[in-house]
Amino acid sequence: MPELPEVETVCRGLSAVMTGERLALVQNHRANLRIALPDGFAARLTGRRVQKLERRAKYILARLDDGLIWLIHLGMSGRMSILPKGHNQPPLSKHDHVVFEMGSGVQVRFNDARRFGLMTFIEGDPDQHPLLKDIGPEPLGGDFTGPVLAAALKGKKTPIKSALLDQTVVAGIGNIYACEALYRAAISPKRSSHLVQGERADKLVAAVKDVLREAIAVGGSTLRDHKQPSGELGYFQHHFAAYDREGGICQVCAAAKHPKSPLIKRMVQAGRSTFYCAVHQR
DNA sequence: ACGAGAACCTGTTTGC
DNA sequence: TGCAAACAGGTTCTCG
Repeated sequence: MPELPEVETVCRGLSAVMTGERLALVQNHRANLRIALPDGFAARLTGRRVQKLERRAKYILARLDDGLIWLIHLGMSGRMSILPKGHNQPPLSKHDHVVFEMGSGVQVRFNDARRFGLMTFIEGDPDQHPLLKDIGPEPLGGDFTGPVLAAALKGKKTPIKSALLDQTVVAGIGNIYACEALYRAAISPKRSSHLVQGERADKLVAAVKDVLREAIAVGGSTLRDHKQPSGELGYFQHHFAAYDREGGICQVCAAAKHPKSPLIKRMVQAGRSTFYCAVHQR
């Protein structure tokens, strides 16, 4: 489900109720997520105070007061929900795999129907952890520039759409924002990666940053699973120009008064749907 | 070494 | 209506 903007939204939501709070009670109702929960998962978290929550790529890292890092990935369908303090908590639903009770009385539930998500612990430097060590630059950071992207794409023959999904090229982009960024940058998703250099790379970097910032500002995109931890939906799906808009008119071409008024097309690349305009994306 | 495709798992939508 | 196939925001393994 979640790409960078959705994970960022979840991270901020959790941060509001977890930062500085103690994990008073942790219960896991199902241990076989994508990676089995580590031995003693609940026991190692219980009693710990959460010092800080941060996002890296599509991961959430929670720093605990004993130095341990609690690593969370939401996979495709993972969701965190916050239930305010109260005695009328709704019953656990089928895929509520882990429940966290904070010292404040607030409850946080991790729900993940498809179980592609994971939770584990990192001891020591998170940048050296196998799940994180090969991940590329954060797209919203100063390290992600046109020349940096161009260098990462040099010699790559895979289509640029697939390269954007490659977390070693750039962190946090998934299927929605890869489509949207290419659409905005007017680059064909089929274009061979090594041909995205110079000005094209600059343009793509700018498009990636813009679309991610805009999406974060409205709480990410809700297609089916994503909710902000508060329960509120994301709203960026209303701003999609390409993703999930097969057959819709291309607004870029319409604005340019293109005589053919082209429609958004859908194709499959590396097993994932790509939505694009075959006219203005070259 | 690289890239494409399958696999992981469940739920929902689409098509015959 | 009913059932099967296709599809879904991700990652990782296998195979050619």
